Amino acid sequence: MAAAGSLPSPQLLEEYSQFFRLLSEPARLQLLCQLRQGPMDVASLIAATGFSQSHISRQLGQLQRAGLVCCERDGVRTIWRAEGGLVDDLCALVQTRLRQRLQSQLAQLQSA
Amino acid sequence: MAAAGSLPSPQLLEEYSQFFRLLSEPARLQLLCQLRQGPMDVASLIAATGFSQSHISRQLGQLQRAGLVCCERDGVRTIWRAEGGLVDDLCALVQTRLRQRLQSQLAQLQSA
DNA sequence: CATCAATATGACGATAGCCGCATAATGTGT
DNA sequence: ACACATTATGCGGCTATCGTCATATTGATG
Repeated sequence: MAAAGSLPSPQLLEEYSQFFRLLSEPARLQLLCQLRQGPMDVASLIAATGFSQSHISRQLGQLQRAGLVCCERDGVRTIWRAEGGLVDDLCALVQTRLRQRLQSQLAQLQSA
Repeated sequence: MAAAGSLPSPQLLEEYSQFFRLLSEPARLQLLCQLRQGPMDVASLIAATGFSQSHISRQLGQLQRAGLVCCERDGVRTIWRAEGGLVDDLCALVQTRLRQRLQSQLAQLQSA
């Protein structure tokens, strides 16, 4: 017996997809991880990632609309901060999975 | 003190992204959820989703390469099955997040 | 109010991925 | 071995998104 939950509605499916799509772009994920290290202003993000200012601004905008990131003003600068540990949790789960797969592939090779 | 983990390497970042990209397509997510209900052959998936055979075949191929899905042959048909509960866990986390956001937005409206 | 730094946004070329059609490849049962 | 059902894949149109340049907007400060 493997069947458990019911099928998500099309709307929910779409929301899931949109959320995962946010994380499917290395640039955005990198910005998120960078901000998980601590709040930073845009200049620091440019220095840390090498992305253009406009690119960073767009990506932060998307992350902000999704509530993954928020900002506060500090004088003339905008300080960005990652919100919540959701992404860490997701990445941790995925990392565990990646590790398991590599280990099983390794076992395959060794037994063959 | 918010900083905790270290920055993922570019390679790991890329792997995360690729994994999330798999889930960023409603069609793939739908196929996965459909298979979470129980193993099915391709004809059933066509009937359940309305996608073309070639499309389903491609998507299942991608999911299989990622280890999210596996297949076994039953005579002339191929029975596909979702592997592991990782995706359920990820979706559960995301759903919790979506709910929290909607609730806080609701609270905003009520207090205003 | 004027100026200037910081950030957001419009426009656009380039690229990647979806999706179906037609067809090839594969494996099964007689 | 042949005919057939099932699945995989080359091809092409389409759309969405990325990433950059140039420009607009915003907000702080003299």
